Amino acid sequence: MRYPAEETAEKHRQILEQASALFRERGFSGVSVSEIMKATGLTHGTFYHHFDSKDALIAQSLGDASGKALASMEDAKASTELMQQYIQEYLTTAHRDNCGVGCLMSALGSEVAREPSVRPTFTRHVKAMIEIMAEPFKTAKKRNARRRAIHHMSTMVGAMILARAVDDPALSEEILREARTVLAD
Amino acid sequence: MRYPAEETAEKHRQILEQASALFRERGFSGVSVSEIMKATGLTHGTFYHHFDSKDALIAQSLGDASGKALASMEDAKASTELMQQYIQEYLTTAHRDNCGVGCLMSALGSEVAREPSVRPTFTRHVKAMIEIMAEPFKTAKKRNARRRAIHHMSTMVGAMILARAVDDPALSEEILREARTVLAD
DNA sequence: TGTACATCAGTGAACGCGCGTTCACTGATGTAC
DNA sequence: TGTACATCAGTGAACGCGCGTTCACTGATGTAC
Repeated sequence: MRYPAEETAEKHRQILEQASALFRERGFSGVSVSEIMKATGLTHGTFYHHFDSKDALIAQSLGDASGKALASMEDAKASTELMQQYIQEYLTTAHRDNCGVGCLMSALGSEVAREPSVRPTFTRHVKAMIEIMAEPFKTAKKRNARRRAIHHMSTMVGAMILARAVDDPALSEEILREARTVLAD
Repeated sequence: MRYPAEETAEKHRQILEQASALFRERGFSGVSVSEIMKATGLTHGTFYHHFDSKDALIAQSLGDASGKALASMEDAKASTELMQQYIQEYLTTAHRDNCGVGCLMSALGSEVAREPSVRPTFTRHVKAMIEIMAEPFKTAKKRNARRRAIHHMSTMVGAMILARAVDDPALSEEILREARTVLAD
């Protein structure tokens, strides 16, 4: 049966939200359309009334999550202290253990290279993140702001991926701790 | 029909080799048993005469590739110059575009976190790589050799994953170039 | 404001497809005597 | 050294399963008059 337009839009938003969390947790190919719809509280059949295909959902959910992530960094952009706080919180076990609500680049980076349809959106996200992370260096008039931003981002993403992949809690925490120390200016 | 033991062992080696390249190129779940066997020049049916399951192949091929990678770094372990050369060559478009024969951590890192069966083997690889990369710092009597090794590795892995994910050649090359500059001591 | 009809989100069965895995069969290799 | 038999790598058809996607159907919502 038909539903109020407002409810439909809300369901649409919920699908995007569940999808972006599940994709970050288990990867694009590790989550089925049925699972996403179940998490939203619907059956799989209605999925195609909201999105053209799973690929279209992947692209849209990545765009959605990127927008939210960038918006949440507006404050850090203008403050060396807040940026440093963001970096230190990024490299924690809390972030490591909750990739569903965490950084897109560390959660999906290596899968994106193999999914042509999301590469443009992901590229825009990386570009925006570099610009945001470079901003505090620019306002502090440090040289090579972009280089510093790229260095910080690479180290954060690499350390998080290794910390998540590794089986040994002591090693995992060591990786995060040493990365925090290195990036603490 | 039955085949000479030597031929069988050779086929076994070839399966491992093809698998470790294909897994690095397209991920564990992105490659089917049939594809691996076809790449080896055999049909899929005979796969189970060589390995118990796809999971067993994944574990063994990762162990095999890890052993080869570590062995190839014996020289760099003892020389600051060779280690620096390894790092500079790691961060090139040649490595970026040939992940099948490249670094295991940047190719499979994020998928390993979701594949419990390979985490122990991967963890051993990461530990060994940290020790190898720390060695030149130790012999040069620099402080915090392990920290420096973890920092270098994280930056290399993160930069490579971002450089591969990104759609824009100029940005991809910028990421590699800046990471090279930062890690050139 | 009321009536008549088109719209469309939701449901769950069904589709085709590729996957990992199993199977019966073949015939040269390896082994026991 | 020769014979008889067990072993087992290879083949390709077949299995069950879960996936993305389609479908006919339902009935309240939205719209035209």
